[in-house]
Amino acid sequence: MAGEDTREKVLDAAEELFSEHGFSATSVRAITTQAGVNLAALNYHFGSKDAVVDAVFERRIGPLNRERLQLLEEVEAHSGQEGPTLEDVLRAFLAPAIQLASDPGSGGERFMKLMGRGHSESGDFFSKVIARQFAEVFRRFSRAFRRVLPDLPPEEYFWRIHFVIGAMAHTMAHSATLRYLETLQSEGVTIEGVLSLDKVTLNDTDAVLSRLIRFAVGGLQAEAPVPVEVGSK
Amino acid sequence: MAGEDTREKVLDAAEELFSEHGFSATSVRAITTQAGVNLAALNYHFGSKDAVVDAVFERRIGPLNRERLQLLEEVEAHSGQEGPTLEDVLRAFLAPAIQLASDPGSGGERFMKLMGRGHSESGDFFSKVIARQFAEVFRRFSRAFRRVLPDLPPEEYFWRIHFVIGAMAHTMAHSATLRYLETLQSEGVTIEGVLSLDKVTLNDTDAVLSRLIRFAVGGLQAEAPVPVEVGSK
DNA sequence: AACTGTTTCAAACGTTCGTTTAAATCATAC
DNA sequence: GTATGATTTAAACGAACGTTTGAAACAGTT
Repeated sequence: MAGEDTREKVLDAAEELFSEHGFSATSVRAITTQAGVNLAALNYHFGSKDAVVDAVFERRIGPLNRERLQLLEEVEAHSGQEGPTLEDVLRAFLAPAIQLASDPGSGGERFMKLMGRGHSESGDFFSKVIARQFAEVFRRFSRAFRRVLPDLPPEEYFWRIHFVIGAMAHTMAHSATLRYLETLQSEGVTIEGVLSLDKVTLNDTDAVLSRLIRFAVGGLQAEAPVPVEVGSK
Repeated sequence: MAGEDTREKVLDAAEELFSEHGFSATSVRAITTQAGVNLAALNYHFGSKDAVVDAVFERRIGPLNRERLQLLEEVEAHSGQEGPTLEDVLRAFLAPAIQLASDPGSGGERFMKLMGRGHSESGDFFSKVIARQFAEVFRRFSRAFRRVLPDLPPEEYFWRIHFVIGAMAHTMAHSATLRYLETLQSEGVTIEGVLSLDKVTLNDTDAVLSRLIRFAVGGLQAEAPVPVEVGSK
């Protein structure tokens, strides 16, 4: 069916433009022009611009979360009865998202930026489209994380997972680009070591991933605070 | 001068609407209506909508960064010759940003969400407006962090600061609201402990700050990797 | 070859956008 | 109280927005 081509072309163009300029700053005309299709094709195939936003995410999130769950099952199966390590669980959660960047053919880098954008832009979108897609991932990884972090108070646990997601989202949104470096350098700011970084280092996805995991392990395993009385509810 | 009132009213309204819906999704008419001023007042006082975006940030960033630098000077002055601790430096950097939420009178909570948005939306904006304002903070804290993390390889150091900023930005953008909780609960996702959190806990700024600091200390102090040869440049 | 359902296309729809205009209003000084 | 500069106001501007339309082009079937 010829319609499939048009749909894909629209989604590719929308994904790129959304990641570059945001959702509301990207016009339907810009999408269809970049896709090389007629203006009306977007409404014909998707119904509305909002539906395109949903479709862009749903095209990528499904495979991404399926990979996360599969990796988690693998490390749980291949670990003995003592269960997987914290690093194993973290890697299963973070690797599929970060490693998308290493496959530019699938538009992964664009989508990484887009996911980071989705985390902070459009609260409506996140709660409706994403939450539904992420419900099972939340459930499964929540159990896995609690098993490897048994001594962490529940509240502390919640917040630390929150911080890990923040570090991940920020990395997804920015690390693929060299914005930080460019910004700092253009301002003449010199941070020891930073200026000696080259693009190879910055675009090495595996290195970024292992650094993020190492950081998250350290943060999650930090000494738990003494429990504070909060009025037993 | 009566014009000052109008300027402030426009900035207040713009700050709230930008934080709620993003920059390009907020119209000039929505801003001036919420501000209770005439439509043309915005262009009369600021020249353009883009100039309002700049002004909204500049009104808050200056005091915020001044407080950061002052706190850093204080902990450096009051610590002996062994210098401040990592937690001291982290607190000086993170506290002014996170604690803005505890002063709703100054519109701090709105601005926290806005800052988180600014970190991920509008790359142009960040590199131009923010970078200029943050240059000195970057410089000063870079030196302080390197002093308390002397054994960290420069590249690792760069990335870990990056992750800390991500955790901070994500917290700024989302933690003031209960979006995560609401989302999870509305989806029926049950994470042990999470459902027992109440609003008091979630809105306790000091608790969030200390949790973030504890997480960041753990992440930053995680064991450094063995140096990898990357082609000496 | 005629028919049927799908997809493409140029054109136009009504709305909203950011901005501008010129007159009206206000504050202040003379 | 009248002149002057700053501010506010209602109205309108052209441009861009998302969407709709109806005809043309295409595919596949009979």
